[in-house]
Amino acid sequence: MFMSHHEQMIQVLREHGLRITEQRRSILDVIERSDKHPTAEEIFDDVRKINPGISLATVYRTLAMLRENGLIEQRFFSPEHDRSHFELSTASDHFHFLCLGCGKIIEFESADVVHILTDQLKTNHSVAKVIITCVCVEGYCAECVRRSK
Amino acid sequence: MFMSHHEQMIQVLREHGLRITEQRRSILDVIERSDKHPTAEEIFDDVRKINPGISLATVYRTLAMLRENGLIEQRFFSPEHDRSHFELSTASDHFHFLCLGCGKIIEFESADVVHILTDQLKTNHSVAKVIITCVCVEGYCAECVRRSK
DNA sequence: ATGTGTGCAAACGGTTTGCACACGG
DNA sequence: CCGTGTGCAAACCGTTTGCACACAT
Repeated sequence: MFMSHHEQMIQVLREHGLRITEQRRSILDVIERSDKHPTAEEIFDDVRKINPGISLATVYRTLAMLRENGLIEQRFFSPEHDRSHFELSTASDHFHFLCLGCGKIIEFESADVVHILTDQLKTNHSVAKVIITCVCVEGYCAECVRRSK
Repeated sequence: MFMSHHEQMIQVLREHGLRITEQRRSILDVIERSDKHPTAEEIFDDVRKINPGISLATVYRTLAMLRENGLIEQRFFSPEHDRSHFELSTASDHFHFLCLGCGKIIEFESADVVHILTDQLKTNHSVAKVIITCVCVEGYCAECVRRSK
């Protein structure tokens, strides 16, 4: 029988003995539906449209819980890394490019980069285990450069 | 005539019309001498040993100023990116590996990674200008893995 | 019925800022 | 002497937490 991705995630929580609340469902829902990589505050604002009584504390607590259960990941995009963005966990590693002109985020895969970094660290720098946590690339997309002329 | 790196940096500030104060000299000095990548708080503590009257606000203001003048760079290492680390600007791009076991930071260069990321974005994702701001790699160094057995 | 999850408000921690004084040029 | 830089304390802002109540199980 078919189970939507949303229900699959809910199932993970259930299996970990966690309770399925209206708040948790709606937070997950907002992250799933988002086409950006929203911050906690943005998630809060969106969830409030559906569930006006929710508190920001619950959003933060739920985000931490979802992260501990591997359902979402935390990212840093802004030049100053001053706030966290969230997105659903995906099977494949991918990186993010932030356009400083329009704020657009372009996701891209690069298995090569992972291999090169890992190999280099293991062979030249006596590193045993490698976890790549963050590759932040910024710049300007073609559109923004064209527009600025 | 020879000019030390410290004096070269001071010279840059002078050329930008900035004043050379005892505080600025000692903050630069601490960053130059540091073998780590200190946080603002760590720089503050070190500078206070020489210049006990200095305030944390001055450290932050000076760090911002040094950054604007290209003399130092801001980095993020901790898994949560919750505080900034600082280091002198260097000619060559380099990345950082953080050992989650002992906290050691290993610096390494990787021109390949820069090229691959840049090429991929330009050819496949219509990106015009690429600035790589952060490659954070974490894991465990050989020593820590050996020790834990 | 039990205890996990929530809302509220206060706390936290790194960083920034307004203001009056200090000092480099 | 003029105006930039500093110290102090308070503000800021994203995030966390203590507490009493609510609700999923």
